[in-house]
Amino acid sequence: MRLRFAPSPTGQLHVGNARTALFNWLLAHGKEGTFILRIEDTDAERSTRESEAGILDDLRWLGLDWDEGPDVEGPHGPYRQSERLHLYASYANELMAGNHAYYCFCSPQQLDADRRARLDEGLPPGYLGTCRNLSPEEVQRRLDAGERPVIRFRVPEGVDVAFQDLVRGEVTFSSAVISDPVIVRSDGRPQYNFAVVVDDALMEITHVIRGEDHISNTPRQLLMYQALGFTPPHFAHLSLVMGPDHTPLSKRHGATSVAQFRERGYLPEALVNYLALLGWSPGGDEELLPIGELASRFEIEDVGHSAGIFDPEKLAWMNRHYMKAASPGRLAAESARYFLQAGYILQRTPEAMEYLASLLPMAVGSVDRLEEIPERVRFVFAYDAVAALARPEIAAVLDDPGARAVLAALAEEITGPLLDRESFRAMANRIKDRTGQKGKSLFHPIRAAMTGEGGGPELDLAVPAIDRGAALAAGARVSRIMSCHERARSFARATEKL
RNA sequence: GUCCCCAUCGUCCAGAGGCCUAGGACGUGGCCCUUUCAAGGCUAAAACGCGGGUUCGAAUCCCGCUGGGGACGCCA
Repeated sequence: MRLRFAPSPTGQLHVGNARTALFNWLLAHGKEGTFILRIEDTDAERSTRESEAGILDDLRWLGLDWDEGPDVEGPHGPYRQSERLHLYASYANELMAGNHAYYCFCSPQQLDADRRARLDEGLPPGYLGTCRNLSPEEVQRRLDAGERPVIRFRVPEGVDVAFQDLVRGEVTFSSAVISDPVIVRSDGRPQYNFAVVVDDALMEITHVIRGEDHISNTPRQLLMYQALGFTPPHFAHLSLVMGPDHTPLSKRHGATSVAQFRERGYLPEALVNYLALLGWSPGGDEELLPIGELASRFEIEDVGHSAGIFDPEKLAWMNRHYMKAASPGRLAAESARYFLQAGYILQRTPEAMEYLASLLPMAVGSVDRLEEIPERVRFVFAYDAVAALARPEIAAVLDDPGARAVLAALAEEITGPLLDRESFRAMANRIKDRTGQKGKSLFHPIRAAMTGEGGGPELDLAVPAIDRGAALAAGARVSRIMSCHERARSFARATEKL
């Protein structure tokens, strides 16, 4: 079994395409097949090496590695269409020689006018067949006159083209509705429908899994397989990924490219797991499965027929799950960039990374994305008693009759660093005994003084984290962290001024 | 307009003629836990688009309608 993913490098990898790549990968890996990456860069105007590099990078990040492709090569290379031009030329000649193709001299303007006219008449806007039966003499004359024709494939008349789609069953088209496609452009570059056929045949692809938008290309490709004497592969057409308004997922729905999800702090296994479940079910009740498990359960025939709506909420849920499952060290490495951006750490020193790793477990259960982690532990790095008290919800803490007593006791009780939860709890208990405050009345003022916020992670985790940070030496390259001792005094002072 | 594809809770799936009083997950509501916000646990509401057949029996098969999507490029 040989499968391929064939993106055109004209932009970032879209999640819909990533899903197509994933389904190909899952089938290849579940069946001990070969997964091939081919770059479809015949559109010279829009294709760039930057996009290609980006797409390869995104696929690797997702964990969708390939056995043959432009960077690894293999027995059926090259794997970039722009490097296979001689092959297309040779097969185009073969088609011309067999009268399966012909020169078409119609100008783009003419074609466009024809199309409009047909549409206005309520007719299908396909190619009219103007140049289908030009005499050899006229062809030669126009060639000699310097005209640059395209080559069109001659679609046989009056036949039905049918194929067994692996996900949809039998699909039939009448050749009457298929107009002669361009296979070679006037500048000699091959056109998509032709290049895929040549490549899939030469690369011995056995299963073509692609988007539903290609379903109507399939009959003309099948006809070309026939004319070229190739055995066609099996086809499977995946329904498209839509936005909440049932239109194809696009920028106005928010993030759509793998790079953007990566940027925003989604973990690759979350995106992979989510995408796999969009249009397919591994069976049973579990949905959170590693990619290898997804592969071993994957059957292309089980893929759903209808379009799926991309649900960011469910993705977020999966991402939370995988963030909680990730090791603190990995989390620190993955989210360091956001801490750098926020200015909370100045450099990725081993001490800074270790400190981040110690900080993350308390934050990770309550955010959707890595990007949101710094905000969740902001209180550690950016503490300002005066600014905090300027906020109504913090000032309101003082309304509680016992609050000032708690704050006074707090300032006296913190005499040194509180480096573990036991010392914090012991201190909280001493304040409780001294002031008679408990529960909310006890902890709210403490939280306000220690973090400057009205909510956040549990205090017996947060407080030691603050003092561990405050103890970090300057060489650790973490922005200066005010200790709990300093905070208590600073907050008490700011309170007196109110 | 023509051709093709599709149709189960708001969303993603399960369901391959009786196991369906239609199951799970996300989301939503409620309750519990709790020093807060989350998280977590429990729980509730929530769907077979419509109309005809076939059959003893249809979410499941057939036809039509409606609705949605795709294609109709010297883009891929």
